[in-house]
Amino acid sequence: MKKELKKVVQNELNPNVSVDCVIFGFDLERLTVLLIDRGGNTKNIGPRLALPGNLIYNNENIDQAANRVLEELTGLKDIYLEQVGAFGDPNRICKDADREWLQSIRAEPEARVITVAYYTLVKMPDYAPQASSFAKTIGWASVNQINELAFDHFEILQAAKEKLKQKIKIQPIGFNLLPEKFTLSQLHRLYESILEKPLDKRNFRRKIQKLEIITSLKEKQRGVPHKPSQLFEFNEVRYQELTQNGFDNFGF
Amino acid sequence: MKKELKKVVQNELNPNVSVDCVIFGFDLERLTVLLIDRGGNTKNIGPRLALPGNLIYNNENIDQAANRVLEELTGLKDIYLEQVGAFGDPNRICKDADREWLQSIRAEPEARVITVAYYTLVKMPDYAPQASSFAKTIGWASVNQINELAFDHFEILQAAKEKLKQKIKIQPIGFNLLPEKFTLSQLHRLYESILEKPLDKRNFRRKIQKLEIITSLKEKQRGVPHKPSQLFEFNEVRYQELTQNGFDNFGF
DNA sequence: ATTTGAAAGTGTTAAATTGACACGAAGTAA
DNA sequence: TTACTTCGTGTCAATTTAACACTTTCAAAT
Repeated sequence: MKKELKKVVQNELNPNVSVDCVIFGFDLERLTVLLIDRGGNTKNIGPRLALPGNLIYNNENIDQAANRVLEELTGLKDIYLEQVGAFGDPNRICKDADREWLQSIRAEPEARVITVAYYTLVKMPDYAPQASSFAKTIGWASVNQINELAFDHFEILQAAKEKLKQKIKIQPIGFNLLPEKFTLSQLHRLYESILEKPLDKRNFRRKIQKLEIITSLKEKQRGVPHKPSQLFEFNEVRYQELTQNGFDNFGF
Repeated sequence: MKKELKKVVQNELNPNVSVDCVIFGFDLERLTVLLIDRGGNTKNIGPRLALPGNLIYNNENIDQAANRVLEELTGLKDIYLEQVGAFGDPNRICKDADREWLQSIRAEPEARVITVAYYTLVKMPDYAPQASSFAKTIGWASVNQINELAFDHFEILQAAKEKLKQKIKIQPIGFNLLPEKFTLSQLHRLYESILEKPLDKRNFRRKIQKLEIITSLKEKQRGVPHKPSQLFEFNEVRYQELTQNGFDNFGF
């Protein structure tokens, strides 16, 4: 058994633990996810598209790492973030972004990496993706048009979708995917996209309105070639009141 | 930045990643959890009681590690197991069990350890805890009498309880905590323990029976100083049939 | 033998929730 | 003015939920 000394340097990347982010968006039609294109050079193994992610530093906790990766990538802070879980086969290979660095400190380019996956919900108008140090190209993809991803990222994406599906049945987190002002139809389509099944329009509206967590604005949609829709906003204050009074049935 | 070479030895413990198990049981009165006593020697920091856990090997995946720890501890295989998530502050200290080993290979006894927590459900008659290489003492504790645990284990326990609570609202996993033959009252108390709220007896029984996933045996309870209860067993086959036909409403 | 104690088992009703279902209204574009 | 598109709205039957109390059956004690 090898027993070389390896000092833990605090502000160094930990070569064994990474964070991957499933960043969900909603283009008002479909649920989307932010993917990076790792490029097509021959050194890559498997599909080009991958979830954004990176190794964690030894002096940050896992949630911080997820927020950091997210901010580095999107510039957004304080956005809705939920852990999906830990993933990691022994044969999982390390990220391209860190491959060179890893090679410089270890004998093998393929390391045992555990990744902790998170999913996050962003309002698309708040963020237009652009290339970064992470990836040559980056962009939104429609979630259910994705068939494969690099590493075990497809599996992670499926797990994240499932978590989101379960969560939205219990808590009204969908508003994190919509602009501040939205229509009931948009909310309706959002729920259908996430739950992957049709919901009756009138029943949906009845149910949402009874929750008393959205406020009707005096404003209407403009410039649409049909009857303009009433705009609403999420009533955060009211929602807090309700949950603090033990009300927890926001279910679908 | 230090860049010493560190070869990844496959069948060696990974000093950065551990698995902790929240092993739930049910003593027919309360929900219980298996804890180890780390002993009272002065080298220990914080509370004596902790969740069982251990570092993972580089050549096993995380689920395998959890099953291994579980089998080493209880001798049980193939029991219900669900991931809670990854935990790990930068200042988290490593396990006693491995402290000496860790000290032998690294400069600092306190390492950055990420732990992946699991919860499992065991039928108590199947397992009577006994001391092992893990711990001097080991035993069941009533879940809601626990106020503190070593490391961040209390936080993990709370998260596991919450996951279990959510899960049992959706899937009939409670049977994993009961003996093969059980009474409706026992099942009733189990649900109340997990959900931490009273459930009306008659409504509970009606609801369970309508699910058609328990079978009434011809046998009754014996030797009790009151009217003996009908015994039931979980109908695994029927349950599979229902789920495969898309039925998914086992909710509470 | 009788009594006592303790949990088992059982049904109804009112209220709330769900699911199914169709058409007039309000805007833009041609 | 017409055509097109989406918005917005109510009822009814079926199902589900919540609240509620008394009799039965056994063992143990007297």
